[in-house]
Amino acid sequence: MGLTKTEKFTALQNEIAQFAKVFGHPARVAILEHLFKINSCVCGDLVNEIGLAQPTISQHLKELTHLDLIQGEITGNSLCYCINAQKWSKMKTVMQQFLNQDLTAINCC
Amino acid sequence: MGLTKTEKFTALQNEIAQFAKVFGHPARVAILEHLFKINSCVCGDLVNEIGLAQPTISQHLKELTHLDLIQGEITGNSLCYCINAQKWSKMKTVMQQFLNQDLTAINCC
DNA sequence: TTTATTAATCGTAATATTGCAATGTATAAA
DNA sequence: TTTATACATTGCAATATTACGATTAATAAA
Repeated sequence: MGLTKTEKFTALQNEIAQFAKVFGHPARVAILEHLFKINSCVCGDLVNEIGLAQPTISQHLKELTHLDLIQGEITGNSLCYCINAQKWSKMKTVMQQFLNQDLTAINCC
Repeated sequence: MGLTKTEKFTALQNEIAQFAKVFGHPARVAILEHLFKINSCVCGDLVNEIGLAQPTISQHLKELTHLDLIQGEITGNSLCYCINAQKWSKMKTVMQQFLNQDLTAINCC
């Protein structure tokens, strides 16, 4: 089938999975890390930085934009992407709640 | 191609992506949450809990086991899975470092 | 033994993802 | 204008993922 049965899960579970999924490719991790490093916003040197073809980077950027984790703005004839700090914070809250589940009660077989 | 070019990225970037990827499906999120909730370890009622077919759950469990985030132990004729607390902690460190990148310097276009 | 029960594995269909060449679009520079 | 530059979009091939029926293996119960 290849089709995730999202209706079987809670909105939060689907949200966590959606965020995680977008981080589930090293190119997108690398793009985000680069955008954090270049603390002002930065655009298309990502292609040189990452070393994948331009359409490939463009596609990864699209997925990040789609979740609103980054935003792009046209400056001249180039396009400037940057982290959406507010959305990143919200995402972080969701993900950390998942990661911080109580380990102390774990009592393995 | 459908094949991730891992060689273009650092070991850490690939590691982050690998962990994120396994969280990138709501069934695996649900499985982990259930294992946390049932603080002692629990086995095949995951199939009833989640509502996907047994082979599907088994496959998701395999992926989690593969990353060592959970472990299974045979008890009688059933199989008891539980969170691997040590590995979870290590994973959490890696993921939180990624999530906690400095937002204060972000100065969008 | 024989029969249930539990869960892994196999095989396969449907769909998604990754990557890129080719092309299109829009602005900048000449 | 014409040409260059920057990036999105399209189309496609290769591969991965998701899901499950059927089967298998192994233990438990009868």
